[in-house]
Amino acid sequence: MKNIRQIAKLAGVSHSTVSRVLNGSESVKKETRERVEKVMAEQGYKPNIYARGMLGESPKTLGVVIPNVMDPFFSTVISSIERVCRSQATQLLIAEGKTTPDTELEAINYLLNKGCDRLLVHTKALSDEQLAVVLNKSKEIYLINRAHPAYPERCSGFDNYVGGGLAAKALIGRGRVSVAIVTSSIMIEDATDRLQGFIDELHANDISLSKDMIFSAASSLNGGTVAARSLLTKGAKFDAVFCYNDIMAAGVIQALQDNGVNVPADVSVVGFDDLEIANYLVPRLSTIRYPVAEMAEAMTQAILQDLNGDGSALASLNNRWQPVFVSRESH
Amino acid sequence: MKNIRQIAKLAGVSHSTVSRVLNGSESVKKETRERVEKVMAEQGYKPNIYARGMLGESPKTLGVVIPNVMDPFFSTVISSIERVCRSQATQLLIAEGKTTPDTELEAINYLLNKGCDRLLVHTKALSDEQLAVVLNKSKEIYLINRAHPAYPERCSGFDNYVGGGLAAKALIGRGRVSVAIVTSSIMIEDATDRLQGFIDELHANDISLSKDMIFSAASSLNGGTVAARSLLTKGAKFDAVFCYNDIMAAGVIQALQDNGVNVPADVSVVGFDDLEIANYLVPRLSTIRYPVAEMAEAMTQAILQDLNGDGSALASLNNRWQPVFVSRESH
DNA sequence: AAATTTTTTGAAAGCGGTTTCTGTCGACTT
DNA sequence: AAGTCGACAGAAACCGCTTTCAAAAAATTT
Repeated sequence: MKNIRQIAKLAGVSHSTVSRVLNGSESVKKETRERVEKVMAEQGYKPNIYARGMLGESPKTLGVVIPNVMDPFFSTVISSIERVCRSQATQLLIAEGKTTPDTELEAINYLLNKGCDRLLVHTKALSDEQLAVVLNKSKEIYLINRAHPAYPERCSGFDNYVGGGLAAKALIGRGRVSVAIVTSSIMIEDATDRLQGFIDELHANDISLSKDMIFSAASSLNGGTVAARSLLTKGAKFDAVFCYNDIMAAGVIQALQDNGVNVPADVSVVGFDDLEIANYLVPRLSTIRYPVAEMAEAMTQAILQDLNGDGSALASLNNRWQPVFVSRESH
Repeated sequence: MKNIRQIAKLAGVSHSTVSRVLNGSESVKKETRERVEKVMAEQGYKPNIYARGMLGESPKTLGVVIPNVMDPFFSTVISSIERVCRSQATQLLIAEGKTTPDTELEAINYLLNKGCDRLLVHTKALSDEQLAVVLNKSKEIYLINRAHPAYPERCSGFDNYVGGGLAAKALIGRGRVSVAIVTSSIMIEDATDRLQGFIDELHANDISLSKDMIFSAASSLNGGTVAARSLLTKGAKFDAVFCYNDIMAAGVIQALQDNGVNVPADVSVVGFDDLEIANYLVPRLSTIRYPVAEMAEAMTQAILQDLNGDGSALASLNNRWQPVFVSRESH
């Protein structure tokens, strides 16, 4: 790539003049400007952004690590963050963490090396211990949708336990007593909390749940289908299914209906997250609302404020968001 | 922000030594290293990424303008691009173009100013004329999912017309003869092409379609519902609905089933795009596959190859991708 | 035509790092 | 104890650009 001095030489001017042309300074004679512009166009010259960035204040950068971009849950997060960043003239860098500890770590380091001022990490695979190491080393890292016991002030979490309880209440409210659970085979904190809240609420109402009514599968549409099938082949009686998330619920509903089970007449189904697809399903899915968009927005706001000197913002951050039951047709 | 020389002074060494510590050079005595590291930690020092970037080859950057990040169709595009970029050590910058000419232009300029080497733009709002101006001015801009007549070599498009025809064929194959259309009220090229292909195929089979069987609404779940309702209240006889996309199709199916119309027994529904939600619906949606992921991947590959000197890549790019009918349960 | 003002241009410093090249210092060899 | 060597630290140049300051050129005034 050519530099400014070579352009200057070709145009027969000094490099300062080229710089002035570049920056639209008034004090360049029109014909000189045109000559320089012609040379720049011919040579396909583009000023080096790093050299430029070195002068003056460099723009702030926020890095985001997210399991993957395609998942509707996560793209909601990104969308919120993007909006806030743009409104605050903050550069946004995104890296996918996939769902393994290694790739998540790699993504974090990648962004750190890019010089991000802050990192907002949505991790699924890293353990609390691994995270502690990272969080301790780099003070600019924050966690979203996860509560790390040792760093509450750098986390924004959601009360999955209460959410599980709400789901149970809704089912009980419909008079359901034979309940099955379809959960993710990756038992991260989210999943266990939801489950525990659900089960505790059941017990509080003197409803028992045997371990063999809990079915694990991949946290995907197909996972839901698979789990529901094994539930059916098992031959157990059940009149309600609580699912780990809306995606799995979609799979469950499909499998049930494919097998002539009517939802919600025969069996109630409740999901979790309240993704947009909850509205698309037939019947529309009753679910627990996880306010990801708001959470991401609030946290990004706070981080950027903090980055710009307002230290109080993060302190007053809500780090235990509460779920809401969204009643639709499936329960 | 502190710079390397101030750190050096505080640590009582020269700035070159600090640089060596930064880069993990072997030739720094352990105790010196530790002293420097301590000072760096205390001062919260972070090396200036621009100063660093100025040395050596600066990494390539690809900018992407996309209507919005949340829409499953677009997030599929981003996911593909992200994967390719990471594998080629290329920096990816994303900006949302929303869906107005102004914001799309703004996003393009934003990325251009960031020094992106190439831009991949998914535009919905800009007219061919507006695009021509931009494309002519900045040679590094490419279009995805759009065919600009004047710049075929910088576009990758999809054959919506043929897609519409496939949908018609599928419906005809089921013996459907009274067809309704639910389309987007924003009649961009995509929409008109699909419609035209569909209608032409109908005519080729001596099936007529009166203008008042075409219903326009917002390209959303709710839009689909609204359109289907007005279709029903109209009281017209119909045994098939061709929808602009899968999202609208989901709304249509809901509205039909809410009103006691069975899909596909009474009415066939065909969507367009083959998003993941097509699988989630009950019945699973028959649709036209739009290979966005592959298209985005291929185009990104070609652009990056070109950026790295292999000029032939772009030339051999497929810029007219073909649709495939995906037969599921709704038709 | 000379003096003065205004434009326009060029030289040089500096942004914050990396890297090469020198030089110092202590340890080891003989 | 002198000579040699290796480990380490510092000085200085450089990356590509912006910007200030001063000088040259052009335009204007007297």
